[in-house]
Amino acid sequence: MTEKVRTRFAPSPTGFMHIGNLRTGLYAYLYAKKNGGTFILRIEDTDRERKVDGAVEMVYRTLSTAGIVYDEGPDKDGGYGPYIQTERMGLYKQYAEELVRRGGAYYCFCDKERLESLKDENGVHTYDKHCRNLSKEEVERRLAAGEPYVIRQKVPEGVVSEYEDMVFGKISVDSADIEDGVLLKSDGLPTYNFANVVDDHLMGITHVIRGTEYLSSTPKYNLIYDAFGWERPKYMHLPPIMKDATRKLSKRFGDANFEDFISKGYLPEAIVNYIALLGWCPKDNREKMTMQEMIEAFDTDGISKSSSIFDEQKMRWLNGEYLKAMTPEAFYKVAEPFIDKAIGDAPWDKRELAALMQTRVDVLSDIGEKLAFLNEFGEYDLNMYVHQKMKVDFSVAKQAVKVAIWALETFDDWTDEGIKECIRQAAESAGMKAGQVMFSMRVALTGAPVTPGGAIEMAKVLGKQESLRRLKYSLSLLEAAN
RNA sequence: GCCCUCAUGGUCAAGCGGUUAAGACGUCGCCCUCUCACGGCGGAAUCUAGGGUUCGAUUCCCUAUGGGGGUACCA
Repeated sequence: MTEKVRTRFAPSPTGFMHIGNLRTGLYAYLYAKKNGGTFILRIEDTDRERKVDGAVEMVYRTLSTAGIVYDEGPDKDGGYGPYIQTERMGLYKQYAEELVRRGGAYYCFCDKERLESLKDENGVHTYDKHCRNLSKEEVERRLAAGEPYVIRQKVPEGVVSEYEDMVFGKISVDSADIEDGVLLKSDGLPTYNFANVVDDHLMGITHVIRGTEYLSSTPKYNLIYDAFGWERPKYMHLPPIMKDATRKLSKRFGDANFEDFISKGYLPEAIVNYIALLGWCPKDNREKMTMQEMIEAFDTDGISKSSSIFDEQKMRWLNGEYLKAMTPEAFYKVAEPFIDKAIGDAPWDKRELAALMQTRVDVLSDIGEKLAFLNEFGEYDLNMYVHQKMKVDFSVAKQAVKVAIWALETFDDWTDEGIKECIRQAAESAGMKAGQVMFSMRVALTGAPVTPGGAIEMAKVLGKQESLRRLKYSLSLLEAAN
């Protein structure tokens, strides 16, 4: 009965896509899918000044790795194309002219200077409707004379334009507060205000989902739909994502862009999951959700009206949850490039390292520093051997390292259990606590106060030979200290 | 200036006239423990202000304050 939902995402290809833009696309996608509708990608590339090479490809890549798949777009014709705005340039003029005929717009011949003179003391200028009531004859005469012109919206007077926003509720604006804005520029091209309305109508968009920057200009757009006799779409405006309390995420500052997070080692699913939660809360308050689960749970009710601040810390946490939930094989696969980067050509067992890393990193790029002990072993501060609770001091440490060396040289079961057992036995026969030996051994093996694992695990990754080498070196340091 | 809009802990947020005001991140403490991490347990921390309406306001209305957006031949 109800018409099929069609939503669109209309990014302008001006560089990387930041989290805020992506979230708008995500919501449009979720809403369409939730309602069994169609999600459309339209590229709004009319701003030649800001256009960036390769940015269109970036949009494709971002959406694809984010798992947001469009049903119609530049490379997926659904019969409503073209889907790239610059390719639609020819069709706006006729619509503008039709609007003039329908009484919803008019020709304006005012030049820049005149417009400039209309500015008030705040530098804000409102058009004085100078050409609004030009006679038909005069318009035709000046058109025929080739005078430059624009086509302006003829905003009805004395009306209140209102609509029901899906998240903000009733929005109403007095027509006195709406300017007779330019629809078609003197170069014959449309302004965004006009192109957007024509495109959405021609593409059969039923639900316009976009940022709040359009919340208060939507009544103006609705007046255009009305003048054409077109059906108005439903609107869902989304509050912005902020960098802090007063600043929006900004593209030029390189804030929070998707691509960066991916290369830092965030999982696309985690990023998407996190941003879905920025401004939306499912009924059951779940946090970790797959795309499918989000589609099912998505509802307009849960969308918040206030802006939210992007919190990378929480995204890190969520990413960590995803990482921990992976199978060891899956984790190894995503971690491998980062491990490679950390260890270079060194012969360490990457699977063992991955196993150590899985519960210890929230973001893959943390792997580098966690693995630093492998390549950076040299002189270190001996004070790290002193441990109150373990009752370890220099002499105990020295003794412990000797025991460890003896144990590793004597026993030969090179498995976690085997190493542990031999240390335990060696400690016992030396009259020491196993913990004291292991603590000291761990330090002696790594020269680091904090390591991604205990003595056993460290010995295991380093291998018997390297372990002994390091233990002996550490012993020499300890002996030299006294 | 004018117009639209928002306001719960540090952050994300639940709440939709009566609640000890959920939960999560972060933070702090404890437990586990050879450091770290994981895991477990616990703590601290929030309704912007002032007026109404009401028996009763975080919740409804108004105003103020603060934030965001718009006010372009940008999008």
